[in-house]
Amino acid sequence: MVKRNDYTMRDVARLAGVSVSTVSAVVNNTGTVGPDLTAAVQKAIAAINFSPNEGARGLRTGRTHMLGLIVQNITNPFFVDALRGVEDEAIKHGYEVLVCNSNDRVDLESRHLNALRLKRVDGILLAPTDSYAAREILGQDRAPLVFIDCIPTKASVNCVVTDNFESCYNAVRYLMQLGHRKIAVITGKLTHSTSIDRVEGCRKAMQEASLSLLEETLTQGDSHIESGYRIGLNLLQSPNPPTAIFTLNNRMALGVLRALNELKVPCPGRVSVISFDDADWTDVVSPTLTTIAQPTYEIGRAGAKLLLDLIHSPAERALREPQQILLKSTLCVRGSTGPASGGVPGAVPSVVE
Amino acid sequence: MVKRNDYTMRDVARLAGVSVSTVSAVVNNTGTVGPDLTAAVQKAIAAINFSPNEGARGLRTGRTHMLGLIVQNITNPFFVDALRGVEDEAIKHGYEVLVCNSNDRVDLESRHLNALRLKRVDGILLAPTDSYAAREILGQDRAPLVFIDCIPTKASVNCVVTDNFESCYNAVRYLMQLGHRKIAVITGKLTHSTSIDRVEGCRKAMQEASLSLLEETLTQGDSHIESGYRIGLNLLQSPNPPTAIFTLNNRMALGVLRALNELKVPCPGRVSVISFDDADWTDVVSPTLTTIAQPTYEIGRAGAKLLLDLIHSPAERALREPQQILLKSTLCVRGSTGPASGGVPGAVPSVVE
DNA sequence: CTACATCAATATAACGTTTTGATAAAATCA
DNA sequence: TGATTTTATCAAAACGTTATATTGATGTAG
Repeated sequence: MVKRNDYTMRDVARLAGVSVSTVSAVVNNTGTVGPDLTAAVQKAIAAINFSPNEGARGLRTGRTHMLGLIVQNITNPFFVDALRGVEDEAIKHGYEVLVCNSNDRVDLESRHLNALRLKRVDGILLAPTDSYAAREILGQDRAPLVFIDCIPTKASVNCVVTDNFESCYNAVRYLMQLGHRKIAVITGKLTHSTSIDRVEGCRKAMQEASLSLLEETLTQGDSHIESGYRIGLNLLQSPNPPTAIFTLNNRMALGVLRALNELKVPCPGRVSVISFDDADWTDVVSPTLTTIAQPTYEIGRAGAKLLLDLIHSPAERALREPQQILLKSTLCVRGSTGPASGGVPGAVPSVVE
Repeated sequence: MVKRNDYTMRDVARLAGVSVSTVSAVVNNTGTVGPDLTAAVQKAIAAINFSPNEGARGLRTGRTHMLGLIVQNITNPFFVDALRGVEDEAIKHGYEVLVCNSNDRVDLESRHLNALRLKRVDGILLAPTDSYAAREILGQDRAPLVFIDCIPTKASVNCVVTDNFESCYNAVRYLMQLGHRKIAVITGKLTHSTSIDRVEGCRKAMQEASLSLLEETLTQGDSHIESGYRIGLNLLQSPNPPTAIFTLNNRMALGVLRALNELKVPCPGRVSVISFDDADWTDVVSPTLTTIAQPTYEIGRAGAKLLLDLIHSPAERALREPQQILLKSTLCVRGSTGPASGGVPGAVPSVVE
């Protein structure tokens, strides 16, 4: 008997001596079935261990109870945390989540988008790989869509993101308080709205201090460890190295640390390092790393929540303006940042909001 | 027009002036449709941007083209890598994967198991949270099931796992070559087959060297950072501390390193540390960490492959004995292991197979 | 005692596909 | 030419649910 357990409502009905409609009514407990029949049906269900076919149900009701989540790169712990948030919220409402990894490739992303459409998921959470490319998927009519982390350029969409601009503005001001004047910034791909906003935050802080030298020390990476390593080596070995390096994501910070250790450059003695994104190794690495912690889990949770809202109130959705949720980050000061050589020391707070 | 794009084959048929069956034949290109009608149908499909409803298709064919993946804890990068392997293999065969995080809770695990059953996924990949509890789900008839990483006790099942026994046997022998005699082992939960096998591997190596003192220095953690930290503190502060600590997973190693740094215990000067599981921070932490790297991605990939095999040949499956795939690990020697104080130095290979 | 709600249960028609068997037209053969 | 096969198309019946309309049965009001 290798055969799958594919009992149907018909089997239950036969066994309980009732009609299929009655079984359905019991399963969905509509409350319209008498107590005796209800009992009989439940007994029959238990007897053959029946479970309703969600696919068939979905065909009839138009709801699949599935959410799609497409992330740039599941290798990044940021997205794993977000995934946890999404899943917790989804489960709470009886949804399952289809996880897709676009691996930083826009072609894979749209392939996944298409697969999710075939599957008729009830809604989609998307962390797009390219903010420009993402604009094009906007017009198409598909399931409700919520962007997380990264958003399409110049478009008003439902989304949940960190306040990237302000976070970076504050971080750079913190570095300047420590006396740093030559601050190098390693960005992620500038096709990500996150990178763009973060750079703008840095720029504003610099400009306010009449330091417009940002341009020469701004280098574009690709958010991966390797690029952080490569750029880190370059910066540290340059004739006139920066006194502080700001990496705009956690993977690249790992690369910079690698370069730092390899060249045995004292940190924060000769150069300070600060990074966007916290991680669980930040207090074990040498030196311990000062970071800007995003509310990663919350981004996922809030995103799923917003999406489920949209799903459950399609009427309002049409009317309402897209909702943009902006979350705050936290500056976690650790060992990798210190006064610039010859700079103003100043008090170093341990954790600043 | 907020309405979802829910064109059906009927719409396509009407538009192309053919029957629904013909449309279906074109979509599944059975090759039985003449060139002129094929063209007409394709044109119609493109015109209204039709996409077939996979749910309805699944209802008819009995195949949902979905795989379920249940992992112990998605927070552990090990499972993320496995997930990547699963997804890559799944996509290649036109499957999507439903990811479930049981969060180390056996009740959540079975809840997910049930949800996957409702969804009628074509197969399930399971990294069970408890090897004893996992035995109970064995009898039930559900979709084809493949275990990864961790398996039910005393049961012959389809699975893909690392050769935990041998890996640990070799690791302990390596430590003993360095002159270590007092080796502490921090295990994961002993309800995991992985932990059990790993401990046995250690035990055998110790016994061969007539060192049966393992018992006193064997401590059970729970695979999380915090437990590694706590146990690490205890071990390092004990009156007669070990000269080497072997953590049986990567999260706990992070905890031990934290304890090490906090107490400023020189490593590998006074104590060597080695850990199961590699991670991307192992060469950035201080000291760089010697590890046993599992073929994480491959575990997922091979698991998915085996599962798809089972799905596509249900006839053979009934006959064939369950298939157990055992993968080898790699010892990555880094900075955290060195000769025991007063021990035999010996040559330290950089990477041993 | 008829007429009319109320209620529990059911028969039936969807939902969007695939598949089987039927049909007509075209091609092959004797 | 007439019989037979092949080919291209289609109509209709599933698949397992839910939703709507219908049926009796029971109770209530006039």
